[in-house]
Amino acid sequence: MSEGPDDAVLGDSLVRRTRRGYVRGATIVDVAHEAKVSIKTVSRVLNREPNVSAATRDLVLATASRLHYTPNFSARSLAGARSYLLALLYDNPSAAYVADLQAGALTCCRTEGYHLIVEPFDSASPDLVARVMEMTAKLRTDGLILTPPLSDHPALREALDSAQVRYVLISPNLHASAGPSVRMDEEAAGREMTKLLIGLGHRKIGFVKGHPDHGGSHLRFSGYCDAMREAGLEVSESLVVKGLYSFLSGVEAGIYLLERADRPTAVFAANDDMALGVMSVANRLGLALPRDLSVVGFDDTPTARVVWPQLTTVRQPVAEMAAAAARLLIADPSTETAPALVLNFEIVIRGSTAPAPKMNAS
Amino acid sequence: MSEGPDDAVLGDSLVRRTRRGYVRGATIVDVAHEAKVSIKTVSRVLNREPNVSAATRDLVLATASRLHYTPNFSARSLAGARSYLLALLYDNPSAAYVADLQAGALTCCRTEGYHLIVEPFDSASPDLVARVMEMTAKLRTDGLILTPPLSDHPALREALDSAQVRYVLISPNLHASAGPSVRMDEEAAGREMTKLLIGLGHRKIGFVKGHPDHGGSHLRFSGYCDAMREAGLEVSESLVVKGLYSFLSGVEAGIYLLERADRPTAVFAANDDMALGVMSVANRLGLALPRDLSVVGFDDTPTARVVWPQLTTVRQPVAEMAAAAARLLIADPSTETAPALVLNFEIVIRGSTAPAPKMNAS
DNA sequence: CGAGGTTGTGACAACGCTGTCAAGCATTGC
DNA sequence: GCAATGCTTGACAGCGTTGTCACAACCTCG
Repeated sequence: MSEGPDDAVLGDSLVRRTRRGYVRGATIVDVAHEAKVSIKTVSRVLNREPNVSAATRDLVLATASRLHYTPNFSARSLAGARSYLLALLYDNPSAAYVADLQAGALTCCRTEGYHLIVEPFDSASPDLVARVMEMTAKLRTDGLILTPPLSDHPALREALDSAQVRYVLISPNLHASAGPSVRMDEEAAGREMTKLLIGLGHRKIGFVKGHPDHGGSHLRFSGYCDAMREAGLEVSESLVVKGLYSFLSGVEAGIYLLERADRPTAVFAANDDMALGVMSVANRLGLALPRDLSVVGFDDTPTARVVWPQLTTVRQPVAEMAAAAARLLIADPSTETAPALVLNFEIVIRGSTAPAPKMNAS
Repeated sequence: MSEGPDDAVLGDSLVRRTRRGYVRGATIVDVAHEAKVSIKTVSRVLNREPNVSAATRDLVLATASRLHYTPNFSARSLAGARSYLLALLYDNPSAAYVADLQAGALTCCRTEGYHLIVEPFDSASPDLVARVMEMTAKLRTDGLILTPPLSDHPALREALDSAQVRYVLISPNLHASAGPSVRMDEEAAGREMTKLLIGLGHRKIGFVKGHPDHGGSHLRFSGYCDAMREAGLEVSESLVVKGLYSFLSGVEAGIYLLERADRPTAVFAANDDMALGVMSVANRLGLALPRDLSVVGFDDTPTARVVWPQLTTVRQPVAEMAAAAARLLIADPSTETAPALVLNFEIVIRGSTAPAPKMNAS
């Protein structure tokens, strides 16, 4: 009845008999057979290779869509050079940050027919490099997206380079190191935010530093220092306090900065979580925000919109950064350039900032 | 010099010549050759198949680890029945929720040698089913983890069933529908939380309902009603207000509930975001929390710890649920049972709850 | 009008692994 | 002692695709 010994069309969909039982879904062989061309020609059409006549292409395309053909991913990556797989490596500094990166990378993967594997790694683990290399050997991913703090791991980069594994670094700290990366100008953002506060009349502006090992910490602080100096304001010891990017460290910083008479009229925290810590201390001390104290953060985490008053902060184009990284990895590797993209930040002004209170000379 | 025509050992690592140039990494052929056994035996050892002598197993294992052999993922899934790939499908109701699920699924994948693909889908899209089916055909995943609201999509489940694609539902709404699922007893949680408030002396307890289409909404409310009824308290119209699980809808609900003289002394919001909305209204109205008003939420989002006072809420074992789902998918499919697991919730008492204020009879 | 491209197409051999089947060998039962 | 059984192993044929190469048909140009 049917042509091949093992083929039969049931209703709308092709069902083939294999040694492992019935399997739904057409293969490239079915399409080639139906369209009366070779498998290779079907492959050419699907991969947009040149040198296929328009008529053949249309025929193949029509046949493929009629059979609901979907190329098998494993076969493709086994036979070919590409795996259509990108991996996002992270070490969970912040779930929201990773989620944003992931979403951004996915938008790009979607349009390009790629898929995204997510892989958490412990950046402190001694066998980090071995584990990552094992993963790439196993999965043959077309590229890795390294997020902070993984983007600042020299040994890892070295291993990747020597194994010729493609990767893009998100917001690496080390300027000197070349290599493909996507970042934001954190220093400029720190400067602009500080200028905003100065513009509101603030003179005593506290700063809560971020985790010394994490991305952007130094740059954000350095931007703050620049702006202060430029405005002729002193960056005194009593205004700058260390933090660890955590809410709790923000609370401690807040206590240090605010529990005294000559407290600053504004506090710039190097991330939102710490800014919220400062705000909670202010609340406890009975300070009215933003009248008695302005607080600003950095990152625009979801939480920034969910407190009262809502937090003025810097929005990093996180998703865009990941999308750009994915695009770089998917793009033709023949372009030998290893670009270092710099995307624009955005200052989001909300309710936590107000003009400085009038000199209540203490 | 070397044995095979195309093999050579360079330093510590095997380098093979293929038609596409030099490729790092040993294959199963190399291991078999080195150990002087057949490929199939190596395969057997690596897949823990029975009927391999201890001596042979040890030899193969030693050889494999000496050569740093890592089985190729694509070849495995192409040749065999398993793909070592799980997919997490979501429609982003909340980034933190998805991140938790992802982390939980990953802990399980790690130990089992599986990898996780993340795939966002628009649950409202008319071709959702087609897209998901295409994805499974392409990737041949060993199983899907469906998260709300995707876990309540009858057409999708039907298509998956008929294509014999394995899946586990996370927190499905519909009780009636059988099928493998992992959930939490949301009704009991709603009841317990309400009882907690009643135990603190509250009598007028407001409730902010969740999005009518999303998971748990009805169950949480129903638990609240149960507890109220049980305590002989009336669930009056003026105490219950609709919400959409968003911060903004919480603000609106807060305005409705609190801007009047006979306001409740406690508010139970069906999720944390709305609880925070209510809190922000309370702040604006000059109510002191928790003295004048107790507020409780549901979900224990990161934000719950980051506001002042910190929010009393219900912790869902989100990560554990995803880990359990992954375990079900990875487990031997021969077990025909389609279990519906129910995990325990936890009530997290923080600063936003206090005994009811003394009758300020208005 | 013939040499030398260019374009369109197909045959065939990988890719690295697992499933099937059969064979070799040791062990057991009668 | 010999068939029946179980354990261990290997040969071989795929899995569904892409890369290489070959070849025919069609141009282009002197």
